[in-house]
Amino acid sequence: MDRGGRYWLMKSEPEVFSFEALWKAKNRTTLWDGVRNYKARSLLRDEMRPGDGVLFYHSNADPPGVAGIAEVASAAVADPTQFDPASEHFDAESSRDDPRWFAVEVRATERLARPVSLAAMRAEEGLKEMVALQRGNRLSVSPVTESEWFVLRAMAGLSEPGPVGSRRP
DNA sequence: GCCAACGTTGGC
DNA sequence: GCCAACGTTGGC
Repeated sequence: MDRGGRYWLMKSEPEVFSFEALWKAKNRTTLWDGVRNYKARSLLRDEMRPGDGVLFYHSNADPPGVAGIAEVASAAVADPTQFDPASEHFDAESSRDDPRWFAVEVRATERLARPVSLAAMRAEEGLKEMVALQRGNRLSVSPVTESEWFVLRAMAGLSEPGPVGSRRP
């Protein structure tokens, strides 16, 4: 079975962690921890691979929308925050032998000539079926098809190809 | 601040 | 296993 993927949309509230913060981070990389939703967990753990493209989306923002381009920079690891009693993401039910929650590293790769607002995304025919735009969707990580990826890049004023270092089929 | 939509929890 | 109550997400 085609595992799909290769491209993802990941949501972050800019007041918590913005694309600009990722751009300024060491190696433009951060561990995307704190995901506590089982569907998103399964995507992180089972589907995401280093080099996959990431649309970095700002939720609870003004306006909400895609703020930058990133890539998956590591395979999934056990999310360390689940073992840290001081963390708001601590999970007493999880064990190191059988971790419940996972995280991947994410690296910023391209700034956008123009951010792409949610309103613009909703107005774009080529994004009508995008998982992140479906009614009621609250997943912090969701799949993006290759055609959606390139539609979005064009809207953002980026030329092909994808992220530096991305492995094209 | 409001509230629709969804996920999780827990009583039964 | 059902489902009501509750908490969270996230656009507006």
